[in-house]
Amino acid sequence: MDARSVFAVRGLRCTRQRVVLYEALINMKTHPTAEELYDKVREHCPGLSLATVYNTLEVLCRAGLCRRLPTTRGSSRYDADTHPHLHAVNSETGDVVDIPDDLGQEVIQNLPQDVIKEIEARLDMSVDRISIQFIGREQARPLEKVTQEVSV
Amino acid sequence: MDARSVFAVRGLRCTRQRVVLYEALINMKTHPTAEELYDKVREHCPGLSLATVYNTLEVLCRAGLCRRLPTTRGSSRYDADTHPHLHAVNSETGDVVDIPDDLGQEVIQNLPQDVIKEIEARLDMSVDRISIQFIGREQARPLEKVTQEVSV
DNA sequence: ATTACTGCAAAGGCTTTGCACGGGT
DNA sequence: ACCCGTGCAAAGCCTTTGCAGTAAT
Repeated sequence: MDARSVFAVRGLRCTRQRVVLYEALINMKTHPTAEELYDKVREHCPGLSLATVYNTLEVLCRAGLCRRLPTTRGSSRYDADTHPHLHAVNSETGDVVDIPDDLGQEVIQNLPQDVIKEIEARLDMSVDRISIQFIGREQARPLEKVTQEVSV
Repeated sequence: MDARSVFAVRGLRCTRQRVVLYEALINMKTHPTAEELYDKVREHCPGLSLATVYNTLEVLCRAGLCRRLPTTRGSSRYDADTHPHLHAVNSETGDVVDIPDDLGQEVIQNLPQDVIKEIEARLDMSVDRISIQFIGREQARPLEKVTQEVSV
């Protein structure tokens, strides 16, 4: 399904800028900031404005075609892959990449559904989404020595 | 252990502002933004500056006494509870509260360690921390109808 | 006495907005 | 032809920083 059709389904106008931005975002393995995406796309779309990048990302998010990722500092990052998957965050650089899907699914399937229901009941909330990030650094330490802390 | 001792252990100077801010942060069940904390504490500490709130939060984070929570928009939020626990995020308001500890521990203990090791191996990273948020809204829908999506 | 912290105000990132023009339907 | 999207520049949040005075060790 090409960008034009995707936009049509959501009732979005199909402009050159939107197509280029959306396709670039889908094809990037990292989840770029608005500025990184801007730099990536500039060559294919001279005259493009950073404001348009922000506006477009906002439109895509509201249409459900992309997601703004939570970060602790600096610019927001964006991900046009809306299927359930997990992220690895490099705590030194802030870079975000996907967890390979087979592994991510295993983690997801091990979540205890009964506990989640109990969380909904006790907090009187409905859980729409569970967000999971693996936070760490490049270069593995010897695996035996890894101590993990689960939090936030 | 009082704030003075906690600071002493980390080699932090014990100032009136730091004590008041740290104690207020520990005692808040929500995880406030710098400005929310500022408002909360102003009465107990007239003349306090918002810049000091930011500076203090930064110092506490670097000393491992508090954590800046990732948000998708607006101000950062801070949590002085550093023991491993999970958060519920209200997607409408941005408010963040803790998941009851017994439930959080169950979720944490169900994480498949072998899969995590495999993630480290394949991404050539060391996982320091796994961050999990339950994202949803107030007011439970009937539990039978809940469909969940795991992601980000 | 020394050094670090605070408050203020100004500067700095990141993002949004107002408006006139041009492109999409 | 109509209306929305774009580009530009300005404004706006949120956060950090420079500096002079003050407090903590």
